[in-house]
Amino acid sequence: MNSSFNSQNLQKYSKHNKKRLNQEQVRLLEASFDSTKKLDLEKKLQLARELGVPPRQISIWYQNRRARWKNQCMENDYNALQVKLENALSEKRQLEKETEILQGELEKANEMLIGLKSGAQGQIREFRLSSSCCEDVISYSTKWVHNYEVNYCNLQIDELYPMIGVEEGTKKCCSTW
Amino acid sequence: MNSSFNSQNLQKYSKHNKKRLNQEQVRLLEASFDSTKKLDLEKKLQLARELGVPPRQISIWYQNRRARWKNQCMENDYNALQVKLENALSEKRQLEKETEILQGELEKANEMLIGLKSGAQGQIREFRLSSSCCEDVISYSTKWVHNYEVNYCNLQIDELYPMIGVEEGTKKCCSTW
DNA sequence: TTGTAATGTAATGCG
DNA sequence: CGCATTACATTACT
Repeated sequence: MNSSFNSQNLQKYSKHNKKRLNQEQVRLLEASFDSTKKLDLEKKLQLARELGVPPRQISIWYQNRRARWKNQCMENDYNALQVKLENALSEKRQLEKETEILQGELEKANEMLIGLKSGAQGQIREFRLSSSCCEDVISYSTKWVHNYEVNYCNLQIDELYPMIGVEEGTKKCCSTW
Repeated sequence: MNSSFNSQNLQKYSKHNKKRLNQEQVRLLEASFDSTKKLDLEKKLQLARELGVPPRQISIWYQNRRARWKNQCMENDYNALQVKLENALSEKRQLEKETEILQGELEKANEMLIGLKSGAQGQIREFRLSSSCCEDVISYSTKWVHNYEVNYCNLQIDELYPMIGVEEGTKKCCSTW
């Protein structure tokens, strides 16, 4: 883009007035600023000599540059905060899903216990609850139900058949029972 | 409202300062800015007359004031974001606690079910799940005992009846049990 | 072309 | 010096 090096950097940005630093001067100042944000007297005089501008202007440039730098940091902080919030919200949603599932499972467990208590003891073959999001429960139930990988949320009724002793070949609710 | 020319404001800051608006001037400009962020020609000339400064300076002051305004908004956004993050993290912690409790309760329930299955089927009399954070589970269970309305995640509760040997008779479909 | 929002830069003054 | 402010200048938009 800027292939041509116009030696008129000086008047490039100055119609009538203005002591604007040209590109080369800015480049050197930026390089200096990268190494140290602080400007000691020695450096100031050296830069003034090299760039051909009064030391006073070097100081001013550094001060303004520091202010700009501070704003940039602020901006970065803001973005970092935004990412953090994003992550926190995402994790929160995940946890909400998790608790919902756990409550459902707990509810089901309670239902079963109450069902058992209210009179129908003795006929239980095998049934098991499994969790899709809580490892210890999963491993627990895996131990119990050998190779059945049951995801509660997607728990289809036919996946439960083997757990309660129904032989295969029977499908769908009410069809062949 | 422009009561008079207080010569006191002038020397409050700097003795020979041509730039820098005095307090009264700033006060009026701020008041004007409060009402409208935009400066139409009429207002500009009016303010210039009232404050005794060239219209050009009024324009510039407004431009810079708008820039400052924007930064202030940024600052507010940043703070709001910080509060949001704070809340999200707090809620996340709460949910973590909750899931931990629920996992514990679920495990307890599973142990009870295993215990029942593995032999001591006739002995259940009293069991309680110590629920400290989800009373609705208990109430749901109770609800299940009296009416058979509860379902969860595709699994109809009456589909569970045969699993635990409940023979209440007719429920929804499957009236041939 | 004029105006101005937006952005950047130079400079000033005060604490 | 740090900080806020003043004063332009440039660019893009409309």
